[in-house]
Amino acid sequence: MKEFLRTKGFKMTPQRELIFRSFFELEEHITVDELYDKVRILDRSIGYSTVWRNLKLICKVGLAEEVNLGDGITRYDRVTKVPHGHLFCISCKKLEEFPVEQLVGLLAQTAGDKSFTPENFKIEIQGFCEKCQKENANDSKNGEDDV
Amino acid sequence: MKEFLRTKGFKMTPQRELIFRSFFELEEHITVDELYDKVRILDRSIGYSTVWRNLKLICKVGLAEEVNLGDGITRYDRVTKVPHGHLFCISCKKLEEFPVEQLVGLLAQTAGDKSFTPENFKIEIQGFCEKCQKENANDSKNGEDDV
DNA sequence: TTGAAAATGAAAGTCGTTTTCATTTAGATT
DNA sequence: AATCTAAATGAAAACGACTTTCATTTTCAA
Ligand SMILES: [Mn+2]
Ligand SMILES: [Mn+2]
Ligand SMILES: [Zn+2]
Ligand SMILES: [Zn+2]
Repeated sequence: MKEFLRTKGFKMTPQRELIFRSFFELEEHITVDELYDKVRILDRSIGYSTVWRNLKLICKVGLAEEVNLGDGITRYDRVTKVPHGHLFCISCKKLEEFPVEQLVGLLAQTAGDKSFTPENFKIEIQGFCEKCQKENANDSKNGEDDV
Repeated sequence: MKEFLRTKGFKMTPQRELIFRSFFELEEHITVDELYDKVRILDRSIGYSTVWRNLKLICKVGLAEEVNLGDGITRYDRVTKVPHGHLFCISCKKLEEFPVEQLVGLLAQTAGDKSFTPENFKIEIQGFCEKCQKENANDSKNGEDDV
């Protein structure tokens, strides 16, 4: 890793090492705050902006991508070999992935038809996971009306 | 329109009338700022928050939807009969639409497989429109390197 | 006409993100 | 090992889109 970064002109530091390590051993779709909390456990002196900058760096060198689900919070997603879409539960914010290779094929064609050069495909399904679906059903049996 | 709103418990006002009218006769995917600028031409006294609130209202009554392309700016998109995806040019921010009925079918199935109740499908292709693609090609002939 | 509820405009508040700046550090070069 | 320069860091402030607050005005049903 250190070597990989050096070839790209970046230096290694204890903070960076910790942040990278934590990011890659963690579950996906982490937010800056979440990673900040995690690294702070191991190094109380680390700064928020350092965490933020290093997540940006991880993206810049192509190891992750920002994901925006529309709730105003940026998540960082490790890049994977196979493209995937997201199932995002509006209620509990759970995020599941699913493969989208075929779909991306169709989309690439659509883009081509319009002379558009695609860089990135975003395929998301927002809704309710099984658990939240049931809970919502219960809630609406009681009262749920405020404007 | 006035009648439609009344049945939902909302009142009509001159500002609201102007905002609604402007929104519906305008091209799609407008931002709050853009609509604010537009209505201000006809009524200098109208407030930003009034425009914002009325765009929210248009969404609440089901006539538009918020669209989030990941650039941090919310756009408002009239709801259409047929579901559509977006081609979003990273460079000039141009937004094109394309039909996605088949894709949504596949996605609905994916959701079902995971006992997920979909509310909304988001299908986006980010990249470069034809024009920007060419310009970018030119740019990279010259210099483009800053970290 | 009247009163309650809704709407408005200005201003302030929120909150995630990004930048600034003084200081420290990495690591390449003597 | 000492030196030097660019990169990195942490704290704080700035940014900016969005949202809320609040005093005032307006709508519209009764
Ligand atoms: Mn993912
Ligand atoms: Mn659209
Ligand atoms: Zn859920
Ligand atoms: Zn373009």
